[in-house]
Amino acid sequence: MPKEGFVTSITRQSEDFPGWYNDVVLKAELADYSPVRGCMIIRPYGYAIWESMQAELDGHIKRTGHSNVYFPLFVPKSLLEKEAAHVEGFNPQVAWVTHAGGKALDEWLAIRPTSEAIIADSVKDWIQSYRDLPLLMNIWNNVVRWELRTRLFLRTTEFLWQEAHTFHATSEEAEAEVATGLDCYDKVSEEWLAIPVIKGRKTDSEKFPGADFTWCIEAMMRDKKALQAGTSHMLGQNFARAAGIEFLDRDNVRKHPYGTSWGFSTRMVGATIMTHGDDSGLVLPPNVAPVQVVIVPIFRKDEEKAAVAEAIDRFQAVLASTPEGAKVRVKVDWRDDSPGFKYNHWELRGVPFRMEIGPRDVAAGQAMLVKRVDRSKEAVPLEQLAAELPARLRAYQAELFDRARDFRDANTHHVDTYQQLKDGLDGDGGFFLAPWCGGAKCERQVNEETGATIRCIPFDSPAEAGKCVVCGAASERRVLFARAY
RNA sequence: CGGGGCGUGGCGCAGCCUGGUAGCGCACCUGAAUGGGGUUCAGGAGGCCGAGCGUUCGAAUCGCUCCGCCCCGACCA
Repeated sequence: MPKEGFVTSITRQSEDFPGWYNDVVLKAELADYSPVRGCMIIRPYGYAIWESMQAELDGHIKRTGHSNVYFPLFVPKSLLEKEAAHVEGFNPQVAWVTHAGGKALDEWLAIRPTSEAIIADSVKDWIQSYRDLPLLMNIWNNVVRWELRTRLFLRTTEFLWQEAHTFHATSEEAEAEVATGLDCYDKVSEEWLAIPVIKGRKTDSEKFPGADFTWCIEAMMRDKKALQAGTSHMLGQNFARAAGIEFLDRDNVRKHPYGTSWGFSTRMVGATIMTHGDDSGLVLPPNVAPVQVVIVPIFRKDEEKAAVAEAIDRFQAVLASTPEGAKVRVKVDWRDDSPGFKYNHWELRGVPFRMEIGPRDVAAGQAMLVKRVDRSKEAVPLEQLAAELPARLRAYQAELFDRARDFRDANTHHVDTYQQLKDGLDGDGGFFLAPWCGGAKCERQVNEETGATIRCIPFDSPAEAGKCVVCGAASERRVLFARAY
């Protein structure tokens, strides 16, 4: 329980969710503010979490046939401006380099807000024939978007991400690729981060500037607000046409290839925090937890310390004797602090399991095993624990996912009138599935009057005749309304 | 850009009204005891009081100007 008077005490979620989030990020030492407004410093513990999801996603990207590449940080102004909708969408957020080498530049350089423009220009010479397609690339990089309001991990001026960029001979192939990208995100979110997501399509007003359409995954945070967790865009021929990319197809006709792009960012670290965390701090899914099991030795005298150390060594040796067990990330906390201090320290950092081993446990050949998520405590024989630990971590991972999914489902409601929607948003909040006519005007009205947006048109939303909650016109299916980050 | 608030050791704050050589809690270092839910005690290190100008014998404190940050609004994925 958080106590007052300690530097590491954190705001309660129920009291002030954004305050809780900030406390956790700073006090669990995930990140820090930087001298540059809106930018963040990612500290070792936070970067380790990012690296874990990065490695997992990179595996999915490579298995689906994409190769990692690199393109420059700077985008010449003329290139960024080639695709009309793209410039219009990004211009307000672009940071420009106007001087270099002590002189004003002839042509300004944008610090990439995303790389569609420079990639489209660069690959036009690589694509001559349908045989050069598909071209499947991915970049891990940093981008800069000048934001008015920033939040650590969730929206920072500079952020780290991955952007996949692909080119295809046909529209059908490109559309299948949009699905491939979204599927990678779905898997990483649900299987690695234990964050249940809703897959769907963005409305036209929410789609990527320069895209024909955008697909996304949306997740519910513990304050019941929505967070866009990844987007996959069908770029059609827009960028290819703007950059003059052409290939000669089988039928001997010159055509523009179809493009896609999809991105997943450090925002997902924030999503992980806000999906699982509680009043004691982080609750990390074992897959991403830099430390999966922390061992807290308890002793008074030197003899006791030696006996405890020996028991820990033996436990670790047994654990390391199986391939699965050897991969478990264990940390033994020998620091000269009280056990209680260490419990709080590691709970704040979200370590899934804590093992307490003291003289009484050594005598009984056991350890006290405490689960972070519910603080349940259990005495387990050491040998048995070493054998079971990998399975227990898997079960813990599944438990977090189920818990998050149940929470989301319990806070997702069907509403049929505008009044119900407003009452719901102003009441307990959550996700609201409601009929919508498809009109941008009704969409805007809801946003202006309630602050909620259409998060997506869920793929699993069945065909259902209804009346738009705003204008009453015919609706074919329900869409997802929520207040969002 | 409009409204409100705040800048004092790493963090959180007091001191300012009523000028007089900077203090507290946490964190940090040393030592001893302690150790199963934030452990004590003792000793210690650390501050151009956001910046500049002014008033004054003397400014963290009073005045003016500037800079920065936070919250709300506006804007924005």
